[in-house]
This record gives sequence, C-alpha cells and structure tokens, in this order.
Amino acid sequence: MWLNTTAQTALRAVLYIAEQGAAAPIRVDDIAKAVGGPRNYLSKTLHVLAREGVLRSSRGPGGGFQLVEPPAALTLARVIGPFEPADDRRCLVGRPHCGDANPCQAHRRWSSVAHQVESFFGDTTIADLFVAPVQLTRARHPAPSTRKEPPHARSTR
Amino acid sequence: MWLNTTAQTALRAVLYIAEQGAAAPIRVDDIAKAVGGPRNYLSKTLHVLAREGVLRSSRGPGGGFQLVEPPAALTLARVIGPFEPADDRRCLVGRPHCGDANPCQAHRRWSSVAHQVESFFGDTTIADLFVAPVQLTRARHPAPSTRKEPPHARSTR
DNA sequence: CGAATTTATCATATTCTCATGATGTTAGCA
DNA sequence: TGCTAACATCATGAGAATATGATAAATTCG
Repeated sequence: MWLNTTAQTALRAVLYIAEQGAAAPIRVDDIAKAVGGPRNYLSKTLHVLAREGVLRSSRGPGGGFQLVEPPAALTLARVIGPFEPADDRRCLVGRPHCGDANPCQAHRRWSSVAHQVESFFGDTTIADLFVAPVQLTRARHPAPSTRKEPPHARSTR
Repeated sequence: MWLNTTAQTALRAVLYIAEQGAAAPIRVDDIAKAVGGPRNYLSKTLHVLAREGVLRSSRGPGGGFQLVEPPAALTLARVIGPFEPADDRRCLVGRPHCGDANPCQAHRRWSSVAHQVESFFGDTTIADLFVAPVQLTRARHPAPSTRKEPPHARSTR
C-alpha cells in the first residue's frame, strides 16, 4: 500500500545486508535469494543506492554490497527515497497551486498526518528494524555463510 | 505522493460537485473543466463512484452527477477507496508472512502511523474540505450557472 | 417521432513500473 | 596473461495506469 515494490525490496535488501554484519560484502545472488527479488533488477536497484552513498559496491571475487554507514545512522528515508516519485510535498489532491505555502483545505488538514509519516521514515533507522539478532543466547556463530570460499587460502580478511 | 492521479482527480471532482450545492446534476464537461482531468477518463472514474453508491448519474439534457449523501456524511475513504489497490494491511516492506498478526519489526513500528493515516481518510468528510462557501455574507446567488439552457423553439422539423 | 443532450463504453495509444536474459566491465589471483 | 567471479548495463517485453477519440445508449422535450 505504502511503498512500491522496488522500494520495499530495496528496504528488505538493506535490512538483510545490515543483519549479516559489516564483515564482508554480500553478493547480489545471496541477497536476491534471501529477500526474494529478481537478481538483475535487484542489482540495478542496489546500484542506485550505491550512487546515493548508502551502499558501497565492489566487483570481482569477494565483491558485493556493503553498508557505508552503521545501521543506526541509516534512516529508512535514505533507503526508500530514491524510489519514490520525487514530487513530494505537493497537495494531497493534486491541486496545482497548492503546497505547504498557500495550502488548500485538504492540504491543511492532511499535512499534520503527512508530517507524522515523514517523521517515521526520517527518524526510524535500519538498526531499529533489526530482527534482534539473538540478543539473549549470544549464539552469533561465525556466520554459516553460504559464501563459496575461493579455491585457495584467502588471507585478505 | 499519497494518492494516484485517478484517486486525486476523483476527490477533486467530488469536492467540486459538493461545492456546487445539491440543486442540480453537474455535467462531466463542467467538472472536467473545473478540476482538470480528461473528460472521458473522468466519466469512467465517476461512473465507478456511481456504482459504489457515492454518486448518482443521470443522462440526457439536464443530466450529470450528484452526490447521493450530504457532504458531511461522505468520508474521503469512500471516495478514494475504489481507486486504491485493494491489498491493504500487509507488511510495510512486503514480507510474505507478516501482517497485523505476527508482525515483523518494521510492521510493528509502522502500524501505529498507518493507523493514523487510515483514520484521517476514514474520519474526514467532504464537508470538512469545503472551500467555505461564503458562510458569512450569505451571498448564495442563484448560481451564475454556465449551464447552457436547452435551445428554445428550434423546430427544424 | 425525432433531434439534441448527456453519460456509457469500446478500441486504441502512451507512459511507467517491473522483470528477464544476454552481454559488457571490473577485479582478484594464479 | 588469462581465467573466473562478481557487479553493470543494454535490449526487450509484459502489464498496469493513464489518456484519447469514436461510437453507443439513454433521456428530455418540442
């Protein structure tokens, strides 16, 4: 209802990346498998977030996507923003001359609600939406990591 | 941002009809001119609202669209509902197994905001968004009514 | 009846979102 | 250098939302 599927998938993807920890880049294939989007479309989507400075992408073996900032510093708005129509802050009913200045009745009544919604996306961070990674048991295994180790010894970690 | 253009136009149209008073049906042509949608598309849109019992339509000379109920009894939800995707109330980020029952973190945080938005559309009525039709001066002229009077004696036969 | 008026509807076009498959480009590593 | 792993990008297409023009159907009224 609220977010288009691209924004939803992007958000799930970023959430997934965050939950894997910052150790190493996560491959698009793994992300796609985990969050359920089409691989290439997800690649393009995440590339947008890379351009926006939300993610860092790296190619070649060992490559993938990482968060640029810690999850607690990354708001939902930064993640979904690039996938929302940019013309925000216009009138609820699309009146041409209505905006935050010179609002029509509809806009005036609506804007208080709209502001709350905006605050939600602007204040909630990725860390807030963590799936609570085993806070109690402390069973954070070294990550069962389906990542296929490159043939030989990898000392680059 | 919040409503698709069909829903926006429908809302502007209903608002316009309401503002004209309940005296007589309003023609699609006039509505289209006033609220700025394509005529035929608007016709189809309003026809949907007629099917929903929000408007009454009548054809032929003197025909047009009227409100069925008084503006104070018509909520925004009833007007925009038919034009919104019906799958509401799912997870904000589109997680398959998440809903109001068994919510994920994202959903839990979001649902309180979402509920406020729903209340806005469910509680606000068309009357609330009136452009305040000269409440004080009581200058309700018999409506300058651009409606073209049916031609007088035109006996072409 | 017959003509004018007005909505209803059909066929089609355009644009945008979402998706897919093929191919290009970069990076690591022997 | 050459192989391979990984993201980047291109060409294409299906499907929905939006729009347009032509035509059909209903209604009023002389």
